[in-house]
Amino acid sequence: MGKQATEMLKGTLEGIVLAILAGRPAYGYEITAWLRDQGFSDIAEGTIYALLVRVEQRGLVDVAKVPSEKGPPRKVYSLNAQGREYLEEFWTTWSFLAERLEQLRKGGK
Amino acid sequence: MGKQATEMLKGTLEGIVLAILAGRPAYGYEITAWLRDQGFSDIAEGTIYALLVRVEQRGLVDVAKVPSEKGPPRKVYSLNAQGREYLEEFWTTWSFLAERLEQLRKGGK
DNA sequence: TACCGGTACCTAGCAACACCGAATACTCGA
DNA sequence: TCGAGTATTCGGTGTTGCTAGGTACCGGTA
Repeated sequence: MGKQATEMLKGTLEGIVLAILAGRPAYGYEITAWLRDQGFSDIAEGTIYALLVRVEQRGLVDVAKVPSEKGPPRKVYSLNAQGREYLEEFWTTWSFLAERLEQLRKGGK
Repeated sequence: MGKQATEMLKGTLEGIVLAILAGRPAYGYEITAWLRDQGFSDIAEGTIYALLVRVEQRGLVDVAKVPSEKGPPRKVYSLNAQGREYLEEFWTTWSFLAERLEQLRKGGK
């Protein structure tokens, strides 16, 4: 991916992570790995951890410390009610944006 | 719109403006008005002007100063070859992102 | 004339976010 | 013992959009 992606991810990455957590609880390392797997090849690890701290401080997720067999304990995040609400808003905003862009794309060709 | 939108616009707004310019040349004030019309209710004027300066400095657009009947002269921007190329990349990046998000949205429900 | 609103552009300072690079710490196999 | 994989944290940087002003030109109105 490129430099465009970096800027485009701003604000979107948060929604992506929350959407993942909406499906199932997960921890940072796992999320990073999954994202890389999905083609987000150069998402920095530090970015995900910082993001998780942020959403935790905003009270969108609950955290549980779970011991790991192969390394330091994991911090498993799960989306709570407030987070679900926030995610709904995210989808609304995203839809709005996606619609305008799709329109522009058609019109511009 | 909300604070989510502000962050989500980062990186995307540039593509939006370039996509507009791909359709027809335009000047800042006009673009701002059009965006407001399209529902981007709280995009600040200064934001657009700053963005236009940036894309000009990167050589993605050409500029022509055109006198106006009702105010200071307009700076009319038009997308050049390099800008068109850049816009193509933007659409590629956007498509990638939009696909992942659409998938997440389905899966998460 | 004086003033206001619409047109049109510009700028300095701020906050948020993703990235980079490095550090810490735990476990296991060579 | 040492490296590799697992797992998290942190300080500093660059880019971006927003805030909140300012400049300037024009027409109409009081």
